[in-house]
Amino acid sequence: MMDADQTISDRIQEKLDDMTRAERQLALSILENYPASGLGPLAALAKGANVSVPTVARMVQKLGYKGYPEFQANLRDELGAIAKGPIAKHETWAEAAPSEHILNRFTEAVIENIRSTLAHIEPDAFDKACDLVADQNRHLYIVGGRITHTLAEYLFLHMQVIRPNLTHVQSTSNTWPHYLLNAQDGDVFVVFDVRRYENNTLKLAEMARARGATIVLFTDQWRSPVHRLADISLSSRIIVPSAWDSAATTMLLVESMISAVQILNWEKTKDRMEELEDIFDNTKLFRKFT
Amino acid sequence: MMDADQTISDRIQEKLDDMTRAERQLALSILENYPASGLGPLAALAKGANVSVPTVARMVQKLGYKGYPEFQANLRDELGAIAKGPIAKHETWAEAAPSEHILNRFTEAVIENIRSTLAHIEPDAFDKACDLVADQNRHLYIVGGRITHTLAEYLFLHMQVIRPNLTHVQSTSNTWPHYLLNAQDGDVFVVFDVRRYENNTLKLAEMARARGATIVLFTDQWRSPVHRLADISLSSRIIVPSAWDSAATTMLLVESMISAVQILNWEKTKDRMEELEDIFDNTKLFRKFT
DNA sequence: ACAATTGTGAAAAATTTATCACAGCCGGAG
DNA sequence: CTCCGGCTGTGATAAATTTTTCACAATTGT
Repeated sequence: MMDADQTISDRIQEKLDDMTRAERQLALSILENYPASGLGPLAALAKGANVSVPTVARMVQKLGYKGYPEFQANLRDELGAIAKGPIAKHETWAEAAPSEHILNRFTEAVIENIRSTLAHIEPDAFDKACDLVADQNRHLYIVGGRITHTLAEYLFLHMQVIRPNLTHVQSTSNTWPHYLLNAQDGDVFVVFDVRRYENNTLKLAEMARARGATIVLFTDQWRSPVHRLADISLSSRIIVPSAWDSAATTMLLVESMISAVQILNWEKTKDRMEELEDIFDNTKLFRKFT
Repeated sequence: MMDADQTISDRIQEKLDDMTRAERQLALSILENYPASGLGPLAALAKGANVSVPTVARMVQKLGYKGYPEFQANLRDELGAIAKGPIAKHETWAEAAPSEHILNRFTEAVIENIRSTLAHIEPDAFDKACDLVADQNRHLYIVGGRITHTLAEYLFLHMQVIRPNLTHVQSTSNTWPHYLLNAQDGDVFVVFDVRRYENNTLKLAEMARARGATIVLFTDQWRSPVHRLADISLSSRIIVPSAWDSAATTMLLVESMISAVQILNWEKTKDRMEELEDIFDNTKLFRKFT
């Protein structure tokens, strides 16, 4: 009947596919902080998952327990069993995998990158960069290279919703000189240039600079040559156990910037976002649920 | 008043000397199977320690708690904190900035996302996904949506170097049905679909499935509806203090996959990479030195 | 529009907690 | 040896909390 060797976590994950929205919401909430959240009162669990009390009661029974207390008892037993085994510390990230697994090694490197990047960053510079990017009076150019244009576009896509008056430039394309014709004093260039620094990007930055534009640079720890032209440089550590460099940390900075700019521009943005919602509704581009 | 950094275990051990017989008996029983035994009903704890109910009630109050429920609540909190591990405890990441600074709050959220994602991922599924993506006999289609096409392209750009026989499809474009004409049994679709799941992406996945293709899905913790069609789903936690969701964790998985596939295909890739180097040299796209 | 899912509010049932008074026990002091 | 004082268990009970269940309304997807 009930598989004894199976943890409640396993059992929940297994049924995750057959669950309805509220149930899944609840299930994920339980797994989120496992097993602590399941050991409190039923009502607290429901509240934490933003689900109604009956939903919890119903699901517990669907999972095969006579009632919530029985469910808790099993969780406690499980907990007791764990404690006796190896120490439950997070030695590895993906616990089911050995620590030499690429997932764990890679993750460890990324965490280290983040730590190091954040330790060296100047919050003032970051804030200034955000102010510049948020300023709707300045035209915003976002520039990426061969690989980094994906980051540039990620920033561009979000900025497009937050503010008007911006352009995405791909420095590897041969059309970029056209964009520069319109650049003027006071405009802002957000430039991405990481290892394997690109000549085109440098040239573009030089010309932008010559036209009196302000340059915000996302680069790596060794810094693109563009940094000499940049008013603000934000560098990330990008080392991972791979033949390639990691963009994950730069992505984190970019997303933080998006969030910060969003907040700075919230009043102006609100309407734009609502309009966007309407358009999405009309085009049925997105699904509402499940 | 109450030392916050002290675990209940510490606190009990500290007072162990000043305790009476029954209390000590109870205390040792709690520590015996810590913290599981303390999370059950009071009566069960009393029975387990061979002491009376009032003894437990009395001691809990002596330890400084208003009542048994409060004691339990603290135990649960402690348990939750342990599970998060040492890295998540970081007070501030950018030390020069206050902990309320967006950089710190954002980073903390991303770290938590990474932790939670890695804790729930199935390494076997990940490995299988990498094998599929590395298999050069299968045509590889990489599919992204409105925002996620940047991730898709990031994967595509790297895969392009590592292996031949692949296509980048943007599900929001209206040209994707053309690509499907060529899809056949055994081909692999890597699909990106995160919150604000897109109808086009779902349709595309359905058709791919109908044509006998294998689907690897990158999604969020709530899972795109595509996951029912997918052979392998890799879900990331994407919650950050922002109006938007975070792609940083998904990026980490993608980069791990790139690294893993790179290793699997190293023999075959080596030549391709050298060729690429030559081309880059000839086009002088990159700078040799700073 | 229909069927399934979920939330609301409430009430009843069950369990758990907190106390109390009292009796028994134990060790040590006299 | 006896008495004393503190500790502990018993059994009972009241209070508080928690669980369980209901009927019905609201929501949402098909």
